[in-house]
Amino acid sequence: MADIARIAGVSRATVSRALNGSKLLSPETRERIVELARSMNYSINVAAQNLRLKQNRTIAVIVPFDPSTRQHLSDPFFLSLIGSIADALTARGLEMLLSRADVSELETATQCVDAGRASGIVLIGQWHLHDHLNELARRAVPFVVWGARMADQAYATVGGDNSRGGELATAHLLRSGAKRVVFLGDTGLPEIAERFEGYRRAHERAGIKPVARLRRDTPFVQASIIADVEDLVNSGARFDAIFAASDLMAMTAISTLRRLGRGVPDDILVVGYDDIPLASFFHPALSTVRQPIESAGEQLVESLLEQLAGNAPASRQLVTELIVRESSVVASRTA
Amino acid sequence: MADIARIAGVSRATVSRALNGSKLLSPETRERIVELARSMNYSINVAAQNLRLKQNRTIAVIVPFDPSTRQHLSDPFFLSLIGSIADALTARGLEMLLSRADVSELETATQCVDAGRASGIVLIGQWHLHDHLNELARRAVPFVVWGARMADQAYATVGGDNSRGGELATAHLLRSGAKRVVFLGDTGLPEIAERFEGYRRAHERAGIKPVARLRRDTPFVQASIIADVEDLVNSGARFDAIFAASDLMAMTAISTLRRLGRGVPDDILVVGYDDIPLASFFHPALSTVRQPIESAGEQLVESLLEQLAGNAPASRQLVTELIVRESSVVASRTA
DNA sequence: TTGAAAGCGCTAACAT
DNA sequence: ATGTTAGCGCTTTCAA
Repeated sequence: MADIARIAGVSRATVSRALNGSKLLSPETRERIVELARSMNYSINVAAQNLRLKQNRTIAVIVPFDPSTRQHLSDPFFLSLIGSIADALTARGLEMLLSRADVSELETATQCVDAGRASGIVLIGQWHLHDHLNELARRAVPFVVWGARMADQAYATVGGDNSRGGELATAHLLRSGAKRVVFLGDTGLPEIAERFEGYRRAHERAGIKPVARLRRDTPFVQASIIADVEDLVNSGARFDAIFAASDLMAMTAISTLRRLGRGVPDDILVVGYDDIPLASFFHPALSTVRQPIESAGEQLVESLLEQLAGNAPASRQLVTELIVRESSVVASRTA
Repeated sequence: MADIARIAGVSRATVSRALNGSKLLSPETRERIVELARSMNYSINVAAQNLRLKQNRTIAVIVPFDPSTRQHLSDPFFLSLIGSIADALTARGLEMLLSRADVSELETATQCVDAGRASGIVLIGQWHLHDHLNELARRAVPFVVWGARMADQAYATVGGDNSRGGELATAHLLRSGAKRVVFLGDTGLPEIAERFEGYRRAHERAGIKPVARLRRDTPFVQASIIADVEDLVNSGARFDAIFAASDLMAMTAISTLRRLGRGVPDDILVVGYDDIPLASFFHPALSTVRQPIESAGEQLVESLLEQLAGNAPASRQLVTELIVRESSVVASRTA
């Protein structure tokens, strides 16, 4: 900038004003300086500008990972969610700082904000962090989390109505004639726990007692899903349907069942969760509980911006609907 | 930091030294200051630090989008690639700035670097930008692109051997008895063009003349894929195999074929490209050309870091292998 | 071992 | 309409 000022024969202040479109300059000077800057391929140093302005147009998006599984970022739903947030942020001219963090050292995450790297945080998934998160909220760090709404939460969440989703899926299965529905998913996670609560409620309303051993606390790891389904089949457990906590789980389960000689939906009905883009192209087309991925990004960002504008953290719940396709329909259309 | 200095009864310089682990302090003073800083929940302001140090630990990852289709970030392969890059960056203690940019205004992308936001760029996909990219390279902006190696490129690319991949897939199809292989993919993109070149070469080597009208310049848009496959079937075009430029395309095609009464692999053989995680769980399990997604992120980052260290841009090619599963094998194991 | 002072690139009072 | 000056939060000579 100093260079530009020198070459243009003006002060740095004038250059700054020109570049920021101030009204206090003669249009021709401004024009001339802007032109010069462009020709020199100059752009304002954002770090310095932010330092001076104490502002910041970047949002940190943090994907926690469990140090024990240490699995890579791979679930298509979370990946799509990131894409959706990126779109929402880009649309608003905000930048996105993406990082992964060990859940056990969530404190590090906060640093983004404390260190002035970002002005707010979007946390993908609340995992087992509920208490930590409440504490974080007390420290007035602006953040939203994708997850389940909890009774005593001091922070904002955006997510579907998991308990309703679980109930819709299970009720549909029960209505289709299933009597023994497997639940696949780690109920240690709040979202999944709520889906299980829906599962339980659907049984209650249908007057059917759920079979305890058909509840599997399967983590989001391919190998575990396969192992659990194999165990279910090989142990001779009787079941006629599966409600899986994610589409990826459902697809893995279907594929495993098929390998073991069980057909879906002919022998076993299956419903997944999320409605990832591939769900409708799967065979059989996957019945699932839809989480509106595009609006998810929008809502997360909106909720965060509200907080940044000084409002109290407000949670948002997204519409949750059952999408019935082939995997849960008995007289399957496809041969 | 001034606060800490005051409370600790030392100068800001001392605090700075303590926090950076300088050897010039007595261990106990350092200890005391570090402790105090922690208790105050203080972290160094990175913007200021970077400004002063003229350094920068962040890398911009840019996903170009075509303003005409304006489609959201959704292809599982690209999404996984982003995940992979995020992992590689995190492992090296680097930060990732993710953004989308209109291909027509790639200049804006450069700003990340010019403005000191990031010290290098990873570009996901080279699209139609080859010439722009060469020019960019001449301006000595450190960047790598995920894509095809071109004859006259002045910049670094990381990618598979697309031409070999195309040949492997096509040769496999031809060897399996296919005579009329559809090519699905937009050859306007360098990567796809190379895959098509492999398709051509495989035919040549097999002494089979490819059927011109079976080449479809299908863009990466769900609706177009479906439309093209429908057209293929309805127009009465004869074909017995499809080589699709991505797994998503292949899956969409298979699903569409099935809807129209054509079975895969019984009536039509299909091979995809990428080997996304879901490919093996698809039904029929998808034969495909594997792009090693985990090492992709690693290599992109390594290549960029090399440039940042002052070396000339060097491209890297990843191993490309054919994975034969069920969708291209005639006597399918599954009923 | 510590402090004083200068300066990274920018903006905004304040002065002219 | 433009320039002068101070200062954002940090690091680092240089001096003590």
